[in-house]
Amino acid sequence: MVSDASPAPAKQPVTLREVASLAGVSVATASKALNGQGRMTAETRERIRETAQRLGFRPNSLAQSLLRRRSFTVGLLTNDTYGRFSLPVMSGISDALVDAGVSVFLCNVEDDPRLAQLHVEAMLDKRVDGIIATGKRIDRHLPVDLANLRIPVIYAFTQPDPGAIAFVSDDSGGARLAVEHFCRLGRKRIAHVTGPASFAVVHERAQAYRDVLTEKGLPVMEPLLGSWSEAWGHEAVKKLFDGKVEKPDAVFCGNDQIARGVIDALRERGLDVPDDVGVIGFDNWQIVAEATRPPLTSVDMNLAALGREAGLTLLSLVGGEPAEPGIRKLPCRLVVRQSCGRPPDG
Amino acid sequence: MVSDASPAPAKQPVTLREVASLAGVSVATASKALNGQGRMTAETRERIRETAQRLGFRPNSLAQSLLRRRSFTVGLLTNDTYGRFSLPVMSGISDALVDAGVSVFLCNVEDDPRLAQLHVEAMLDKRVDGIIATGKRIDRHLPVDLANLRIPVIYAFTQPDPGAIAFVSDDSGGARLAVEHFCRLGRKRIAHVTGPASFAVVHERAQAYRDVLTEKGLPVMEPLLGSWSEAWGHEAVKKLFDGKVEKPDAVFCGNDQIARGVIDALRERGLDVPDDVGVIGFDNWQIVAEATRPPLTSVDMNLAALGREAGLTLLSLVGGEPAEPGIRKLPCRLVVRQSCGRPPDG
DNA sequence: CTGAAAGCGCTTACAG
DNA sequence: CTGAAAGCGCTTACAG
Repeated sequence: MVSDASPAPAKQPVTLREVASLAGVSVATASKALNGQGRMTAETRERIRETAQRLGFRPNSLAQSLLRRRSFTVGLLTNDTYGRFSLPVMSGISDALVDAGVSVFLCNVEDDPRLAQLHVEAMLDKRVDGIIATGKRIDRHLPVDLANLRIPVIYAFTQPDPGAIAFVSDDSGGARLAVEHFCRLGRKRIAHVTGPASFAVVHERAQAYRDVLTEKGLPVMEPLLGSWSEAWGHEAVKKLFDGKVEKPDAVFCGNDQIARGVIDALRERGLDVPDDVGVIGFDNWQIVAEATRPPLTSVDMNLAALGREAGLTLLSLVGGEPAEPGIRKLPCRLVVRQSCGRPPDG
Repeated sequence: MVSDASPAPAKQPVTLREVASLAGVSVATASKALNGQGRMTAETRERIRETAQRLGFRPNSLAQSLLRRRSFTVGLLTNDTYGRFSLPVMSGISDALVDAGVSVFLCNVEDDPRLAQLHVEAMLDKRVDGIIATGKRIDRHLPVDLANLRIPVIYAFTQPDPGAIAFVSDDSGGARLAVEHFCRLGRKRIAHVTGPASFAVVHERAQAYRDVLTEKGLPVMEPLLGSWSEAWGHEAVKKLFDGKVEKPDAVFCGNDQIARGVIDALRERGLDVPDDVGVIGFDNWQIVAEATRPPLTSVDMNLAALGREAGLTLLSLVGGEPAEPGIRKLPCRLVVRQSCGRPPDG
């Protein structure tokens, strides 16, 4: 068989003009028929609809956006594409937006101001309806200025510009959740092992830890600051237990990796978790929390819900509704597994 | 000070018409001046450029795209937003595209055919120049049909349609890398502990494992299939070592979590890694590999590079260049840490 | 009830 | 060397 010499024609999408022409009406009428606007006989409208359907007509969004001054598109700026924090946030944002028929441009800006600026300009050129900025920690700014942009901007899990709207986790509340849970379980000597002093949340959570213990009249042990790693968890156990008379019966950890290190180290020195020592982590990083022996109780920052809120708020802003500026702290929740122990009477 | 009663006017972006009018030329001339087209006095061109610059003029991409029939936008379809496999792939894709001034729509389709169809239609309506499909495993299709789309489609780390272009990891080659490395180190009894039979890569890697051992004249132990978890790693160590006379001196694991479980279990029964038993993982999940004691040698699938290739290929397709259909297997690499041991003479 | 006209913001032949 | 015109694909007053 001889192959066709002419190249396959680049199938152009069918236009409203073709629909109108085949239905024997003007493009104006066709447009109105398909959009449910204007008045015409039900019969005409139906005929146009059928024609459009038959041709597989889909309106060109570019043309519509040009006219409507609304692109049903938003930009999502992040410096944490690889990270496990921005992921659930982004996922929540997407969910909220997809339901409204809004598409999202993903822009990974790393920590490069030039790249960030480029992305913002590209998004503006493409007439996004709004921008959401998200990051890997709530005490750092993205490397770009998003103030005075002429389109709405929402910050989610990243440090906002002054006067902007931001959604962040309530770390203080999250820490309270953990420490109060230990108190309820009857633990008396609760230690805190956490990350480096350069993180604002380290201080926020440590303060909440102190506050709860003070309120309950329990001894406050100085929080141990280190890195966010398993290795630091191991090391911290040495500091807490080696040659001490008063040993902790509970450890509240700043993240799940530290908690995992603590639990492994406790097991290696023959201490039972949770019977001898209860452990609670932070982040509820499922794959780690569930692989820990025993499975790890952990504070969950509800990041997907946070992203969802951010998305919905952006949509309402784009829709012209007003919103109070300010930072909104969304509550954490405690996911109880087996590492913290059961109530004394449970 | 009395606040201004009139609301801040929604700052409309400045248009070419305003630039032209201020520069005292027609929009046609202004357009040509800014695009380096047409011929005019250097002076006129410069004056127009300055005016545009001064007003902060940026052309409306929607209008340009409508005319050019090219939106400099592509769609990225994934069913693995949360996952650690598609992340590096997506990151590599983004990098390749951003350099070319192309923006990407992120579409998370989970495993929902309706949602996927919706996303594809939205992308088509928005006139994306092409689509990249990516997933969490290379033996599963996304829940949507991307054949005959009138725009180019590339598959990256997911099962492609027949006749399409796809980039996947060379799992067989990756497994060879690991097993051959053990052989070079003088290991004689190499076991293989991997995931469930429902994954194609499990069989592909197991076959490579058998092939290498057969080539080297070493004993082949039947691969142990289980789940992709640490717990399975623990269990597998029992099966390999409990009451056996001929114990392995090396274990090649199907992923890093299994490897971590294996290493922890070996330590707990007093066996030294790597002196008594060498261990190699798969995936090179950095945060796990580095926290393992000792740090884990692992096969890296080079997913970011894979994504980059996919992005570049899509761009060339969009640019009208031809490309051979087919599945392209990209090589893995072995990242050597401490769990596999040193050469006997090393 | 339906269509011609104007227009969204830009670009590209085509005149002059 | 510069501008008027036509057009990308659509929508929305405005006529008739």
